[in-house]
Amino acid sequence: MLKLTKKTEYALIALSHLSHAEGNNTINVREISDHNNIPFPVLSKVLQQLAQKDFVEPVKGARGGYHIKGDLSKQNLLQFLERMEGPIGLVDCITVHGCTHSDTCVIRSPLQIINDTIISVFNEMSLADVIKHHHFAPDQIPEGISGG
Amino acid sequence: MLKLTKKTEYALIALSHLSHAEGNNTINVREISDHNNIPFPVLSKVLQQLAQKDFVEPVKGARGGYHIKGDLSKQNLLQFLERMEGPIGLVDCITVHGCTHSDTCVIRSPLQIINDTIISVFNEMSLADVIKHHHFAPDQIPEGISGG
DNA sequence: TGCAATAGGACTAAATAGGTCGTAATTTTA
DNA sequence: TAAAATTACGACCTATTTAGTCCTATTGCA
Repeated sequence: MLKLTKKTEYALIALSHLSHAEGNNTINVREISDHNNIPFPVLSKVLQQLAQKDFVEPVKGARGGYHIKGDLSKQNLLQFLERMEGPIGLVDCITVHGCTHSDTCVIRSPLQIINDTIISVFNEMSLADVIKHHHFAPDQIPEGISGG
Repeated sequence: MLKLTKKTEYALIALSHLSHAEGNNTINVREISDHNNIPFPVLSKVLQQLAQKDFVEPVKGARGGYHIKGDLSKQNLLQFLERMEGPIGLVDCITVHGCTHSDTCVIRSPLQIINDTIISVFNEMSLADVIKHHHFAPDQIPEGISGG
């Protein structure tokens, strides 16, 4: 249904929150969950996953928490989405291969093109672009944006 | 999770099948479901919905079925998807309005831009482009396609 | 030792997607 | 007119995914 999962949404919010910490200070899950109205245990798992995938670094024990790992402007949105949600495919046959409908399935090739286009959109955007509340200047707006 | 529903997939396959009928002849659901290995009752409902939304015209009774209504090259994919699946929004706050997280939610604006870009991709493609098994010539391939 | 924090498994609940069944209505054909 | 073929449509069931809860380690600081 062309929607990100809450997990991914929470992950972006958390990364954003962490990226605004003074000098990349450690911030704990409770603060992020309180500030953004996200259930603590859920956000907790999301951050564990972000840590497993090397987007953030955990600091255990009292006064622990998380901070951003690496340079978000060098990580692209596509890799992030694929690591959080798995491969992106509008229909199964794009990611799974093998059409269950017919040998001469007519929709696959065009959907593949649409899918590739979407992927390229994600590929051209860094994580930093997404989480840093970036406002595009008029001449920076990517082409073809309708505004709706 | 950035995937079309089966319903939409079936709808595209059905439109494709119908569009290949000689002289826009009527084709019944059974033929389409047999030919594409789609459960008959499911496809049946999909076509009823396509008829309600004016993409196809039903012909009742024996020897009845459906045929394409109007010119698919004049209908765009965006309208089709929105009519089949509802408004397209990567996260709820794009379609619903009103962020439940915080007043200063930092991810909405960039996600809005990504969303608009995706929408423009769908907007620039006609239904005919999708269902007619179109192969892009090398110089027609939309920019930025990675091929994965 | 006690508290504050992450780590992570097991479980439940809710939403969505996908599919089945039964029956009515309509139209052609014999 | 009866039978067969077909769409129309609602009620229901099931599987999967998504979202969230709970409990119990484990780690490290004070």
